[in-house]
Amino acid sequence: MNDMLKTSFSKEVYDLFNQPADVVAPKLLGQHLLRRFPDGQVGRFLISEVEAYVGQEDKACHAHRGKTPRNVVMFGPAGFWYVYLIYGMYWMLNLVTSPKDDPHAVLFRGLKFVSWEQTSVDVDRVSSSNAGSVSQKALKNLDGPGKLTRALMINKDLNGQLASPVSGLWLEIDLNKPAPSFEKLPRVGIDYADKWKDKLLRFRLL
DNA sequence: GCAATGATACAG
DNA sequence: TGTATCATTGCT
Repeated sequence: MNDMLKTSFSKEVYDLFNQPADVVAPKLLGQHLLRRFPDGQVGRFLISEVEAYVGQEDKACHAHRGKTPRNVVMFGPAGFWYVYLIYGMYWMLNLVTSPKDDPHAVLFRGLKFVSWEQTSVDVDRVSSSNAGSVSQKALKNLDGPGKLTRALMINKDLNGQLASPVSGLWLEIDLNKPAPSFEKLPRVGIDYADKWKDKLLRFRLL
């Protein structure tokens, strides 16, 4: 673990991220994703659905055909965001997992809004202005990988950034939280992936 | 069922 | 340099 990563994650969380994506993905369910919006407000979101992309042998994984300018961050160390544009319109958010040169990632497919973080600086403004410039309505519709990135204002600027508060998008992992019940399903939109399309690498809270 | 919309990967 | 494809969404 290099110095930057050391200061960004606890050993326990970094050890989690260093595992294969199919191990990490279900453990992210029920945990929290936090987003600092341009107006400074911080939203808290519960992770409700994810998919695992498990390295170069996985035909559905972007890293399947080797390193390219788009997927290079997946070949780096765990704990970074992999963000890319799909269908010319939608940004997909992934967390890179597993060690360097083993390109795994977890795709975020669904979130639920939990709350606004109340800081001493903005508590007056939040209580008086209905949570600033971020649309409350937009934050109710987070069921879909393209919808959640739109609502959280996630785009290519986050690609390759560290999943820590310095990037404005980070995870809050409580390893003592009891494991929630979830179902395993096939991944979506990868019909081209032969036998890999049927593998149960999508995980959704029940 | 299918159009939108543009970056990407790969063929030639 | 051309073009088929795409880890999606929303409208008909």
